[in-house]
Amino acid sequence: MQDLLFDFISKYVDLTEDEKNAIVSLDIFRSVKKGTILLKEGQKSNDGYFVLKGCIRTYYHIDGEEKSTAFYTEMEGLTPHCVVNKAPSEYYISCIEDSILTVANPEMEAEIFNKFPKFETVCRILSEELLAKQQFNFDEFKLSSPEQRYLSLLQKRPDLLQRVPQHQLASYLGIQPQSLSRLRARIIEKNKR
Amino acid sequence: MQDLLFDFISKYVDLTEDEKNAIVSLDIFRSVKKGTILLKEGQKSNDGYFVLKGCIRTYYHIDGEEKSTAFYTEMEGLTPHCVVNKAPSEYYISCIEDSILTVANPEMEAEIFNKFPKFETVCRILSEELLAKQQFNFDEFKLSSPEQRYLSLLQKRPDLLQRVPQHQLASYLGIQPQSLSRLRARIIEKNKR
DNA sequence: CTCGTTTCTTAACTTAAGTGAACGAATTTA
DNA sequence: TAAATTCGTTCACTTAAGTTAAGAAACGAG
Repeated sequence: MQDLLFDFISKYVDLTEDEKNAIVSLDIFRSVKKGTILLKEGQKSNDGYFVLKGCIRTYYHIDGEEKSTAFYTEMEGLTPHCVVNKAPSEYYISCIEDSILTVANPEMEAEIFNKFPKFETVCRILSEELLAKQQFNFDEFKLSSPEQRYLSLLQKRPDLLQRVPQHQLASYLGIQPQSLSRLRARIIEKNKR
Repeated sequence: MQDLLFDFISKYVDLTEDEKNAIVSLDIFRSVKKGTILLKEGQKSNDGYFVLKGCIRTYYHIDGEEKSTAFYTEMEGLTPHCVVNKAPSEYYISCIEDSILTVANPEMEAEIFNKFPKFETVCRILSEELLAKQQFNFDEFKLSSPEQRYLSLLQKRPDLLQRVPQHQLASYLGIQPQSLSRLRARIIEKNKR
């Protein structure tokens, strides 16, 4: 199970047995059941998550409705906003499927960075890469219509359409569930003609 | 001028004279005129930018139109997508005002990280912070209407409304210039009643 | 200062998303 | 397994954004 993590890291740096053991000894691996809420609105936390298996989502409670904004699947990580700004969380994080995660806080990271500086390099490169990709995704979102965003999701993350309930995907696409339903019907209609 | 950078870095770590000199000797400070294009679509580049003074923007050429998606002002930095994915750039970067920037590539960074590891720590923390904030901004964007996004921009970055032509702000808000104009008229009308 | 271009606004019309409600299907839970 | 809840679709209606076009205002180059 932890090999999933080591395989992923090995794309960036080679790990010695010592280093692997240091990570294992941090006891960061967690198995969580579908539906588990990892973080609640208003709560303070220092934990960041990395998904080894399964899927977690972030969502907001607005006017009594859940609005999902992001989904994290295999080999994707999330540092909640509240960890960075040291304020109560604006959103919830929950598990969509039974999942295996790593959970770590900045203190644990500091400890391991101290012992093995190359981990810090990996983390720096990873977050710089993610930041550039995230900016590019944001650009694409701004430049396209709901229909284009749906079609692009269909291309890029077809798995999400299977794993995630449609009404949660709607807010992820920036629209209402009814609009997503209508938009899908429109696309099917177009393809028939 | 370079004190702008050192003041900014000093929020994260203290710098010795040695370290400051090492940065200065990299010769990364650039003064650029308004209108200068720093990166073109299709071009490959390894340069990242950090704005000490002025404003730069990223934009796409779509159907012969410029679509602006991001603006970077004082103490904001940008690593273009093409630096990360080693592919030709999908977008342009240009200067909106006469600006003072730092321009650096990964090799230069590696050099300084090697000499002074604490720079790598600063960069890691900065990009992790930015990533979490960026994700939060993206969430807000998805959850709000064009009108709400405009009002929120008015609150959070009122300077942009002064510095940036309105038709460039439109695509930044994910809408057409005419819609932004209409939307503003609507808001003024509401406030009158 | 003037001419030409760019930028902003307005208007009329089209298209699509938001909203509220209803209904059947699917899923959960008691 | 039955009842209850959640989920997805559809419909009618409202509201706002996209589109096309035209004209006024601001700006910039020569």
